[in-house]
This record gives sequence, structure tokens and C-alpha cells, in this order.
Amino acid sequence: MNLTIKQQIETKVRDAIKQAMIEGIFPEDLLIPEVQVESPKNPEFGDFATNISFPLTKILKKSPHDIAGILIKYLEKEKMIKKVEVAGAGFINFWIASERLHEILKEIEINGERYGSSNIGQRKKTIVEFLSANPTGPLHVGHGRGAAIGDIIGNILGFCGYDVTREYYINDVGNQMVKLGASLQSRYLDLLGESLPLPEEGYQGEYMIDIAKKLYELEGDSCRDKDVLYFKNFAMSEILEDIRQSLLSFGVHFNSWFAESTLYQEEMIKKVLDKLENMGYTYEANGALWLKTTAFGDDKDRVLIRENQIPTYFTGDIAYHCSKYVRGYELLIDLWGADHHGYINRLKAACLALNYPKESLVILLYQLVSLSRGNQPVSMSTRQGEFVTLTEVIQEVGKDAARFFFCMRKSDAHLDFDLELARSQSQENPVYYVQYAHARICSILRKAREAGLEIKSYEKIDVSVLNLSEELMLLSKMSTLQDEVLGCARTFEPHRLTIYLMEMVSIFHNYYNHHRIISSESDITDARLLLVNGLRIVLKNTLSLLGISAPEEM
RNA sequence: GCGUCCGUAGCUCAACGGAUAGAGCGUUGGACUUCGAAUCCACAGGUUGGAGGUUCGAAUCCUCUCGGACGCGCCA
Repeated sequence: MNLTIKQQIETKVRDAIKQAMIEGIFPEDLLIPEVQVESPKNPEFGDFATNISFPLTKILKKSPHDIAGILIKYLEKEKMIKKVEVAGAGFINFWIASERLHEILKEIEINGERYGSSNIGQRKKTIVEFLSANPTGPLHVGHGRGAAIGDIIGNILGFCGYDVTREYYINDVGNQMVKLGASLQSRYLDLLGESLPLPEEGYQGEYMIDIAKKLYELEGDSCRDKDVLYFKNFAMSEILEDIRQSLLSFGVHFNSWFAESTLYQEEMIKKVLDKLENMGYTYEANGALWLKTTAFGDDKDRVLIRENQIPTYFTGDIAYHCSKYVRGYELLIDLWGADHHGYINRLKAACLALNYPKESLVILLYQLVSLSRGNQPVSMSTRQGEFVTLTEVIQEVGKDAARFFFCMRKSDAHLDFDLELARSQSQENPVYYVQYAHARICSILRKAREAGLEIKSYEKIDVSVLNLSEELMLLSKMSTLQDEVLGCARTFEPHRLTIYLMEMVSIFHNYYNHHRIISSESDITDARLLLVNGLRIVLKNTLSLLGISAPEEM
């Protein structure tokens, strides 16, 4: 794709500085700072603005106002810039020529559903691991946040040209799973009229009884003498199937499900341990084997093999991340709940010890969701079986509203999910504001078609009649889709897209309420139909990145 | 005790170190005989928890402090 308007301005500002250097106005050895161009909040400050004069002040020993004054001499010669002026203490504000804004419609026409995409990822093999909830119970509301954010980050990176795989890591090894098996065994024997108490800290939820019933329906009483392992496997596969179904209704699709147990089957654990040992980063103490993570920024060393000779969870996790590298991934993105933050340094340390490049492992956190009903906190414990499932929430408020709600907020902010509020606000969820605009445009296009008006191609239309300030603002907003997506990819902040959508749609609703798209003036009608159709595509592309539907009517 | 994150309008939240801190909900008053009123327009609402500091400029960065959440296992 060609450069966006914003990127063109950045280039032109840099060129202006270089030109001033060539002409001896600026010193020839000047180190040009990064040029930042933004869309100002206040429309009086133009379509775009840059603060470049400020970082240059110190280097050039001139006032920002004077520097800006020098630069605009070069910039005002540019054809795509209608007006450029110095404002405030030294900001440079740009008004884009309408001809350039109109071209956005041509770019949308050419690129269609790819409009906004890019190739900075250069097909880099990337694995996004998220959710990875233990298969000990159904997904609850809190999991929804991780699922939504992880899925959307995957979409965004894919749109930016990364080769993305989404993976779910299944913790099918360890004590919790044994307890799960024992819990099912107890519930199953209950059905046979035999009593085996639930294990200490066993899983008490209703769903375990349902699974026991299912096992009884399938196998009768023939499992009376099966061991805990048998029950564990049955419980786990049932629960994983339930998780898969929940995710399906939430619009989340994993390409890969990776079981912890395969690390043992394929001796990955042993290989990693050997490697760390050979590199001299391990030692024995108190009967256990330790990894010197402190040599790589951790605050204490960590146990790899316990005194009882069983590897720790950590060892498995090192082997797991190692397997990602072995499978050819160059960029590893992990999305964890913030309760795991204390674990970051040790995992990063282990990957450094194994000589993997530091930047190749990115660990993102999202803050936990607390649940309340009215003002009363609701606890969420899988073990005690007290929780509201993700499926229930989706049934109540819908997939689109739930996803939008989860990704509207910065992921490092705490989120309180009030069930009553969620229900009452489901009708007021901003997602409808955005979807309504899309449906409204589709309705206009239907009306036009009924009147025998088709959307003509860009070349056949006189787009110069699009000269209302709302139309130009809309085009200016539409022009930054790629910039917004790239910003999200750089910062891993998907919530920016929701803000972008709301700002853009607000301009549209305002425009719609004050001007008619279809009118008796056919040249204006043609151009406006092309404009709203372009907006429809921008909305659809953005919603699709968020995994939210773009309804044609609602 | 140590560490991570958060504190912004009555409520839920935005704001790449930038210009007069913005939206929605709620309150008040207006706009449908014309493309969808799930919309639009107007009004009101703030010492960005508090105190210092860094600089051309701080809600944002640093130090201290108050309040909240979460971590600190040879658990997973």
C-alpha cells in the first residue's frame, strides 16, 4: 500500500529539515529527531500537526516559533498541503488539500477489505499464546478479557503482515489435574450409590456432577474400578470441549492446542535440562536442581527439579517456550493475567540463558476482572464452583457487546464487571453506536439501489463536490486507519481501535443528520454515495479486526 | 517487608510527554410529513488522590505519601 497522508507529512517534514541543512540554515551535522505527526483533537488545529520544533529547540538554540517559521517556508510549497501555519508556541498545523483527501476513496476502492493493512511484519513467524486456562472448569467472565484481547492482537498483527499462530497451552500435568480426576471419581461413585468423599480442595462445581452423569450414561457402572487417571482424562476432554464451544460462540479460534504432557512424551524437558546443564547455568543444593536465573535479571534462583525428582512447572514452561523456538517461531507473544506478573523475570531469564534474543519474547499482562452484582462483589472460584460462565454472559449480552466491552479499556487497567450494569447497559453499549452507523449506511445504499442508483467507480465521479467540512474531516479520519492499526501493533493496545471507531462514527452521524446523501443533484449524490460506501468499508475492516460483526440491518 | 498495576466529571472510562484534559451514561432543554430518532444539537459538570521535582511543556516521567487490586512456593 502507498504511504498514508500522515506518513507523507512525516516524510515531508523530514525533507524540509534536510533542505534547511543543505541551504546552511541548519547545521549540516544535525541529528534529526523522530518526526511525530498527530491528528489534533481540536479541528481548529488542522488535519494534522507536528511538534518537531520543540525537540529541535535545544539542538538549534532557536525558539520553537522561529524553527517552525523556517520549516513552513518549505512545506507550504507542497501540493498536497493546502495550508500550513505556525500555532501556539511553535506547533506546525497542516490542512490537507481536498484533492489528496478525495484520493482516499480511490485507495479504498482499490484495496477493499485489505484497506488499512500493511506488510511491516514481513511474514515473520509469530505465535500468540493466550488464555491457556487450566482445563478444570468452564471459562468464566474473567477469561473473556484475555480471550478477547489475545484474539484481537492476533488479528491486528496478521493485518500488519505477521504470520500469526494462536496457541492455547493446556496444563494437563500436575496436582490440580489429579484432584480433578479424583473429584469426578467421587461424583461418579455417588451416582452408583457408593460414597467416596470429595478430595480435600477438590472441584465442587455443579458441572462436575453433569460430567459424572454423562460418563454414567455412556459407560454405565463399568468404570467402578477405573483409576484416577481414567477419570482425569474423561473430565479433561469434556471440559476442553466445553471451552472450545464457549470460545466458538465468542468468535475466538485457536490454530493450535499444545498439551503440557507432550513435553514429557517427546523428552523436551530432558533436552532443555541437558542444555542448561551443559551451559553451566545449573547447580545442586538441598537435594534439588537449581537454575541461576539471577545471572539474567531475576531476583532469586529457581528450582528446576524438586527434591522428589519431579520437575517444577517452571521447567515445563521453559521447555514449552523452547518448543516454540524449535518450531520456527521468531516472535513469541504471551498474554497473561496480571496475577502472573511475578513470573515474568524468571521466564525471560531462562530464555536468555538459552541464548534466545531478548526482543523475541514479549510478555503482555492484562489486569484481572473483578465481578460484582450491583454493589456486591461476587467471588469467582473454579474450585468452589462459584462463577458466572463466559457462555452465560455471551447469551445475556451478546458476543459483540461482550467483546467490545472487554477491549474498550486499556488492558493494564483494572476492570470491574458489574453483571447488572452489563445487562442494563447492553442496550447502551457503544458497540451499537458503531454498528448502527454501518447498518445506516447499508440502508442508504439499499435505498439508492431501489431508486436505480448504483455506486459508480471513483474515476467516473466528480469527487471535487465533496467539500463540506464534515466530509473532509471524515476523509481525514478514514485516511488514518493504517496508522491506527500500526499504532496498536506497536503498543499492543487494541482498545485504541474502539476509540478510533467511535470518533469516526460520531462525525458520520453528525454529517448524516445535517446533510442528505441522496438528493436531486445527481453529481453530489454520486460522490456522497461513494463516500459513505468507503466509510462502510473502513468500519467493516476495523470491526472485523475486533472480531465484531458489521450488521447490514439491526 | 519487597515488587507490579491502578487512582481523571455523580457513574463507567479516554487522552503518542503537547495546544482550552475529552466521550458515553445520568441531569436539563431542543430536533422525525424527507435517506433508519439505537441518531443529532445545546447547557451543566474537574485543584487529574496529595506534596515536591525534572523541562519550552506533566494526567503521563522521577522521589515521597495516602487509598485500592495483585504477586512474592521444591503450587499450577
